[in-house]
Amino acid sequence: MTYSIAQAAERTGLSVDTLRYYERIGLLEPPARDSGGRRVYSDADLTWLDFLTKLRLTGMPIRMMREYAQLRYRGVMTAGRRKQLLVEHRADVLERIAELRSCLDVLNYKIDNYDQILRDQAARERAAATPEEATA
Amino acid sequence: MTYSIAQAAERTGLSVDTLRYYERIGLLEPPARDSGGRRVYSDADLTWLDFLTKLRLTGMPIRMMREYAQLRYRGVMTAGRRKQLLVEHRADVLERIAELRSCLDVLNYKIDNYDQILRDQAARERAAATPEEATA
DNA sequence: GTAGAAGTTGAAGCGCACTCCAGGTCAACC
DNA sequence: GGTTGACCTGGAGTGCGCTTCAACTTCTAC
Repeated sequence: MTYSIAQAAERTGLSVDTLRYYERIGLLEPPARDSGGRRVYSDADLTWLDFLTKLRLTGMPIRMMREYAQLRYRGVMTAGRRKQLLVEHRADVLERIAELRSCLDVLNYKIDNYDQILRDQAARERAAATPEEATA
Repeated sequence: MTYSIAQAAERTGLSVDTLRYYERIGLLEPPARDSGGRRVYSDADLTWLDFLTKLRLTGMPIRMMREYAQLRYRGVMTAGRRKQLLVEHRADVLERIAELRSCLDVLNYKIDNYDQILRDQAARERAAATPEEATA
């Protein structure tokens, strides 16, 4: 299967502008062109773009993605370095998850606090509405 | 306890410039000033800054942090809305963690792949070093 | 054969969250 | 009382990751 840039954008969830941008900065090897000079993306291109998207989602900086891409072009002998990049990045992702979890604890604590405050407020309002009960 | 801007920066892990920036954009109520016009941060200021830092770490956009800050200035009657903001943001954080986990799976899969490739490479190198074994 | 949609290029622009700079004030120490 | 260093202000600059623009070409359908 082959895809126009619009189809590739649709399938990867990236914009056509981003596809051209990724090509320009060297994340993507220039795809084939049709007789009219238009880009023609292959399934392999899309697979690679999907993987890039995963890396982006995890916050890998573009310069690191570029290094990875360049190594890939240079073939199987760069597998060691590529693995190393991914292992390093995985450590970053794990750290990030741990960080988010710890912030989540704070968030939960705060939300519980607000629950308490709001319950107290509601109780005071009920008391104000039925003042005869207030001293009971 | 009170703190100079440098001490506040040190304790919160933010830069001096960022502290002034946060104040300028309304994340932080202008702290007290000493006789020479210098900022004097209180413990309450630092506590608030710590919380802001948590929110930033979880990727809350500054415009949302600002909304939260403005509500806080307006007092206890805004507790409901503030809780709502935190609850919404908590959902975002949970989603983000799930996303990272799913990317982590891809990362692990890729790394396993590289392990396999590298093992095969090593095996071929051993075979090349002792060719008489290659046919055994 | 002409309109309109989709594609091309190089370059400029944007939103975010800071970060840095120039030029000045103030307080503390020698 | 002179120097040093921390702090002040308003405003400009930065890096990242796109996004938009202008001007042009090409294909498709009527």
